[in-house]
Amino acid sequence: MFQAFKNYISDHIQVSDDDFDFIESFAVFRKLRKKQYLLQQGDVCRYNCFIAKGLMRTYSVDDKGTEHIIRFAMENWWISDRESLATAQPTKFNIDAIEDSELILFEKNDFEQICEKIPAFSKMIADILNRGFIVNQNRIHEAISSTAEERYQNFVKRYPGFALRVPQAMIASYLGIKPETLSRLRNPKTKS
Amino acid sequence: MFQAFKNYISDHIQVSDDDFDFIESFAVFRKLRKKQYLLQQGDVCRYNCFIAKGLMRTYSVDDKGTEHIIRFAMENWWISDRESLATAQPTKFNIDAIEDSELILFEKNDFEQICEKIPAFSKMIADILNRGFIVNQNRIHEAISSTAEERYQNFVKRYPGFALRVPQAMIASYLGIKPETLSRLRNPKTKS
DNA sequence: CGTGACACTTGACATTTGTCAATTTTTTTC
DNA sequence: GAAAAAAATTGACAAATGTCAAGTGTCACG
Repeated sequence: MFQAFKNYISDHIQVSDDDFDFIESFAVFRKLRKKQYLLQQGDVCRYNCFIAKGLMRTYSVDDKGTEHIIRFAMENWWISDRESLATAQPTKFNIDAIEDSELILFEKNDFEQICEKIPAFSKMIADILNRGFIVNQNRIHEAISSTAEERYQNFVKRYPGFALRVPQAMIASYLGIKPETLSRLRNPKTKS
Repeated sequence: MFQAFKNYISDHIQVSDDDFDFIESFAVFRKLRKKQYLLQQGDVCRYNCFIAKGLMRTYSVDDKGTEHIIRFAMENWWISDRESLATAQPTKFNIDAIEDSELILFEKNDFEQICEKIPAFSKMIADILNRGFIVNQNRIHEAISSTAEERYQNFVKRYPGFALRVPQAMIASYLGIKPETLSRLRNPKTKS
């Protein structure tokens, strides 16, 4: 499982074998079955998680029991709740597996140690954060400026992988619309 | 004008006089009148900007001429287009002054030099980015899970400063609704 | 002052999206 | 491969938001 992570790192930065050993010494491996939680509302998030295999989502559940998915993540993506991780406050989100998944976890302190010891790693992580900020910003822009249909089209174009692997109802949740509405966007009535 | 910046920095980290001189040597001062642009759609963003005084906004203009405001920023906030800055590609956004403003600009390379020379500064900036990511994430969560009215209420509660200084039509744009709709949320018909 | 620009409100109606319930289709499990 | 479960579709109607046009208010500036 660690091999997938090694490949990922090597694709991004140059790391010595010693450094890999150093990183691996902190790695915590975890397999999750479909529907199992990585994090639950009310927990404090303690890990940065690399997805070696599978598909995850981050979502909240409101008082009416409706789920609101704020993020999907698959192989070679990182997942965590940055807010809970940074503040050590209980999270308002759940993270669970949409497919059987394999994760590599790094505890907060260990992760920071790796960043200190290996500047290239630190830079890579900073870069991911910067890119994540931009992605979120663009999503906000889309949310306030596009119709539901445009948002769906863009989602499919930008993340064809998710569009194929994720149930439609979850995509609707991600887009902020009801499953029925998404279904209607996809199957428009032929006019008159 | 630099004093405001010095105060801001001192509130966040410990910096020597020499370091302040070093930072100041890169600072570019700029005053903007209300409605003047800092950045225009199609430009490449080259600066990280600190707002010493005033109020700015970032927005796009669509084919129908409608503005979509993705961000407000005031005194002691930073503003730029991270995407254009990171990629050196033309920006899709405009940044302009809502009030007469005073800015301190740092060119991309200079900014990186400051970060390298002064680790505490670098850490502060990384922290701001992390916090920005969280803010954006929460805004996305709100966009997909709350009604227009709830979003407005939260905006007023979270940013009372903006709510007072920004015209209502701009707040509507930020929330992703029409000015007429916001007006109606604020002035509900007394029933029957 | 008064007048013009701008911000905000209001009304009537159109469009989009949500709600709830029923049905069909697809997938999973034994 | 049949039964059960989950996912997706559809219809009828309700609620939220948008559109367009006409007002009223506010305020800076000559």
